[in-house]
This record gives sequence, C-alpha cells and structure tokens, in this order.
Amino acid sequence: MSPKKMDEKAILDAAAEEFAELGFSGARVDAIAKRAGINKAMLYYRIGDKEELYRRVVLRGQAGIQSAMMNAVAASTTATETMVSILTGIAENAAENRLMPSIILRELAGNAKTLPEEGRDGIRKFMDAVRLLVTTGVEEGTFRNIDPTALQFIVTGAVFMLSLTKEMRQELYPDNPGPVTAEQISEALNDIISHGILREGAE
Amino acid sequence: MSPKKMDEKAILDAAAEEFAELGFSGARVDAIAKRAGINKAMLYYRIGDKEELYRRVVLRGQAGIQSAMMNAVAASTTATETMVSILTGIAENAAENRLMPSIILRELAGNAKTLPEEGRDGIRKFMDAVRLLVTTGVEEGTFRNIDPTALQFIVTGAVFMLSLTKEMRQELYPDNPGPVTAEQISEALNDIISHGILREGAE
DNA sequence: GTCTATACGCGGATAGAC
DNA sequence: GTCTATCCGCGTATAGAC
Repeated sequence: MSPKKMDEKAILDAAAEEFAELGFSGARVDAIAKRAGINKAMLYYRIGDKEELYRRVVLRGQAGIQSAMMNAVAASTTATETMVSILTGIAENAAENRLMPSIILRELAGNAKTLPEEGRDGIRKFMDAVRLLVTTGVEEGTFRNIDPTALQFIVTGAVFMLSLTKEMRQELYPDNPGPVTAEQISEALNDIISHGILREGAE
Repeated sequence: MSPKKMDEKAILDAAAEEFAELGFSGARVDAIAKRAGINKAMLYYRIGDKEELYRRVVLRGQAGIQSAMMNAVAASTTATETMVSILTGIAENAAENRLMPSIILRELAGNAKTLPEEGRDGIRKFMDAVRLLVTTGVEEGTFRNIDPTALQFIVTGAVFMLSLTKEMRQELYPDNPGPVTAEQISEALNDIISHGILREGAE
C-alpha cells in the first residue's frame, strides 16, 4: 500500500472517531487534524472539506460492514447458520469499534439527511439480504413466517444499543451490567431471537 | 394551566423538534425561537441558555416515557401482558412523535455525555422495571430465563429504529416498506420477541 | 416583558511563504 | 507538499431602548 493511502487511512480514522463522538456539527476540523497528527491545511489539501471528510468516513465504514456481512453469508449453508453468522458478525464489528454504530444511529436520528447518496445503496443491499434470508428459511421449513424488516432492526438495533451502552451499564450496574463482550451480546440476542421469550406452550 | 406554562411548553416543543432533527450542536437557538414564534432574546429571558433548554427537553421527554410505561405496567396483571403493554406503549409513543427516539439515539451515540445528570435516574428506573418483569415471568413459569438487558434493548432498539426509518423504508421499498404504523410495529416485534424466529422443533 | 441591535468568540476555509 | 497566519461568517449571548 502506498504511503499516500496510509496517510489517508490515518486521517479517516481520526475523522471517524471525531464524527462518532460528536456528530457532524459537533466535530471540529482542527480536532480531526490534531488527532491525525497533521495540521488543518494539510488535511484540506489531502482530503477536502468537512463534508467530503464525512462522506469518505461513512462510505468506508459501510463497505466494511457490508463485506463482513457478505463473508458471513458466503460461509454459511442453512438459513439458521446464516442468521447466526450475521448476528455475530455485526456484534463483533460493533464491539471492536463503536464508530460506525454511533455514526449510523446519528444518521437515523436525523432521518439520514446527511447520509451521502451512495450510502443508500448499502442500506438497500443489507435489507435485500435479510429478506432473502427469511424467504430461504421459510422455504427450508426452519423459519416461521416473520417480518424481515422487524428481524433486521431487532438485530441491528439491539446490537448497536448494547454495544454503545456497554460503559453506561457497567457504571449503573457494576456487578450485573448485562452482556458486554461481542460474544455475550450475540449469545444473549440469539437466544431470544431464535426461541422467543415464552416457554414452550406458555402464552 | 397558567399562560406562562403554556408559553414554556411551546418553546420546549420547538426546542425538542430542533434538537431531534439536528442534535445539540446542530440546533440553532435562533431557529428554536422562530419555531416557537418568539425572538431569541425572549427565549433567553424565559428559559435560559442553550444547555438549559436541552436539559428541560430531555427531562420532560423522559418523564413522559416513564409515566407511559408505569401506566402500562399498572394496567397489566401477568408478565406476558405487561411485556406486551410496554412494547405497544413505547411503539405508540415513538410513532406519534419521534422526537425522543431521535434525542435518545443521539445521546447513546455520544456515550450519553450530554445527558443531564437527572436523566440517569430515568434510565435506571426503566432497566429495573424490565429486570423485575423478567424475574416475575420466570417465577410465573411463562418466561424462559432470558437476559433482561438483551430484551430491553431488543424492544427499545427495534422500536426506535423502525419508527425512525419509516420514511426511508417507504422511499426505498414503496410497495413493501415493512411495519410503519405503531400497531404494525408492535405486532411484528411481538411476534418475534414472544415466539422467536424458529419453527417449533427446528434448529 | 418585549424587541432590536450589537458584541464577540469560535470554527471552517484559504492565501501565500517556504 | 507542508505549514503559519489570517480571513470571515455564523451563532451564542446580552445590552439597552421601549
């Protein structure tokens, strides 16, 4: 990889942190430059203005999530397996860096008004994949005929929120914070999502 | 209700909209004043500075959610009933105004760093209620022994995200947007949460 | 209590030296 | 390619007239 690309990566990493912590309007270009170890003029020279910076961060992050998901799908055979792969994939991704969850939640909060145009394609691809997954599972006979949209947001919503509240929960309930590691999160969620909360026969 | 309080309500409503749409740093005090139909100086005279404005909005919103939830719990007898009441209560609340979901998601995205101190109490109360609910359900014999934290964030995460993505989904999939009304949302979620996605006997 | 006019600092962006 | 110095508009906040 060329040194130029290396530099870009460092800048985008810094920008991702800043945007995740403070949002687009809260983020400071000077702060991003400082985090990246360069000065502001250099940042403008290399990448462009604040909007372009944000665009790059979002698209790079989406690409990462998407490829992680595609790998999970490719490595699985049955619908059940795929479902678990996607869940654990997202949980691992979200736990190891909470940058994208933060940015995505902020986007949703603002009706995705600041989402770059190309970003919509990524969302559509994800939704299509989940729809296909559910159809397959129903045809296989392993899935109930559930709403795929509901499933998608149960998974993403819960994973993102559990990841982002990790510290808060550890503060509020030091000796019983609930699931914190990626493994704990995906296990706890998979238990509920797969089997529901009701005991067999109960209603 | 005194006219003074009436005015305050109009201001806080306007502020809630602005904060929800744009976040704390994105929100403009001038815009809030304009939305409320007064000028900026008047706003400072009546409420205070931007931070105080935000504090009031968050605490008022939390109180609303909390009382809605407490009512749902009080009106139910079994754990299953309570669980459904809470789910539909949150879904209705979120669907009729998405202001608090937006504000809450932004808070989570920023690690609740801008959350007013008193706001933490509200969170703790909610979490305690869910824990009690699960314990009761397990004792009743109707609930499996699930992780209460996971359940809480499955419910809130999914409801918030489904509510906030309503328009986006209608744009992306005009003839199959998934659940959009409060009723559709709570039904689709309840189906999965109660019974899981797997058919009986399938694994 | 209400409003206009203004102070003032902060932050995005760039000019221009090297 | 790199950096310092600076511009300039925007947004919070308030002074002060009425």
